[in-house]
Amino acid sequence: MFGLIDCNNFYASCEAVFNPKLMGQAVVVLSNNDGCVIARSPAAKALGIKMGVPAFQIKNLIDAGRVVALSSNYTLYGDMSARVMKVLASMVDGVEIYSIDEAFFHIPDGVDYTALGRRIAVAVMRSTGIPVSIGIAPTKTLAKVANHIAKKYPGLKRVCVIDNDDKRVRALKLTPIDDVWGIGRRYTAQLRSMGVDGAWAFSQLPRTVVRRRMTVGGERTWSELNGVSCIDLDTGHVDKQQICTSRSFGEMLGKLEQIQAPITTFAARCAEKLRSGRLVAGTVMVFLYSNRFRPELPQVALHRVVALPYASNDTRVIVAAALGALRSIYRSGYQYKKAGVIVGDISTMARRPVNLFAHAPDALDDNLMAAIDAINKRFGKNTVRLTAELVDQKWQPAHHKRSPNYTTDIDDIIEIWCK
DNA sequence: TCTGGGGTCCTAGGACCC
DNA sequence: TCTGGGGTCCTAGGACCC
Repeated sequence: MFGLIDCNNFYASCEAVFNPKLMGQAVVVLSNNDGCVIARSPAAKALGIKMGVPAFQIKNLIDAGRVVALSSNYTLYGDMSARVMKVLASMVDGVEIYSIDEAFFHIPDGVDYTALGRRIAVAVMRSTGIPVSIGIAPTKTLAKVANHIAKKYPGLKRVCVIDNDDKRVRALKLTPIDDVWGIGRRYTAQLRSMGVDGAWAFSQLPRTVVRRRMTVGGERTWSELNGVSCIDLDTGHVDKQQICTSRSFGEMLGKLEQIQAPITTFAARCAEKLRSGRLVAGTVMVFLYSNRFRPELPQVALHRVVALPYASNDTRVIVAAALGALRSIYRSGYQYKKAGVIVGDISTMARRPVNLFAHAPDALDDNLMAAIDAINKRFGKNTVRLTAELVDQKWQPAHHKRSPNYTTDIDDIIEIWCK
């Protein structure tokens, strides 16, 4: 059997743990640049605030004090996630961390599934303060279904188990088609137009129809809903194929010199991410977009991939390639709002491909990068960085209401005063 | 005025190989 | 009139996930 643990309203719950005044309040957490809503407390959901709505559309509620809006604090959420996963791993085997707030795990057949689920939920709450829901079923897709139901029906006390066909059918009949894992916006629209509104109706379609319209992925989802497990637990970490760093700018930028600063920073971050995984990349891609939400302005989407002469994770090499690509695609006369750097063709440092015709990287270069990483680890990130990152900071996204890093920065630790 | 970031997988079509 | 078969690699586009 598969278990799926999912943290309830994860980012909003993290904030409430350290700021108990938020408990029971309508709280939303905003995306980078304080752009749109990416997490909502139960009270915020009750106000009808939808996932993904732009912050300016709920400005009235925020200004009236009916909703607390916070900037996202990924340092805090990442650390809280690690704590939740640690508790889980101490209680079950075969944990597959699926996202920052979700993990699949293995449950041996025959145990008391509901009791185990409850124990996990209680332990996580006690150790971290984060409320979780747990779904248990014979396939991953059904565990997802069970998890949704556990969240939706408070009577279940956060645990839903599908362990026979009767429960499976009942669960599918309670599940709208767009709540099914693997069926997104496009397929939902397609299926609805065929008169398929729920998971149950979908599971009753002929396999060949599903295969033809939704290819192998859809067919897998269909089989899993019918109780046939096709997606195994993936406990080994998958090797990354590309690494991306991108942001929307705090304001629109028109000049090449203004855009060089963020591209330098994005490229440097990609290089750091590569080094932290002991990886090297063979290609560097830069993309640059105008503001798609301002259709009255001229629109453009530019990108270019460059191949490096040899696979690298050297900040200077990645940055130089990215800036070269930027210069070659940049066009004046546009207002740009978003850009990013993606490194690809990734391999491990141990198996770094060699190029007979290019000057090979020097061990001294690796040492220099290692020294920079060590300094930044010890004295805080950005202690050492390229000056090119600093020339123009106008691109920096806004995050006006970021909470402190309660669990990772000694200066931010909570103080409690007793009278 | 104001609209996120970071990923994966699959397919079709074209270029090229023998 | 008649115009092969089998394969790889790459890219763009479309779908999905959190």
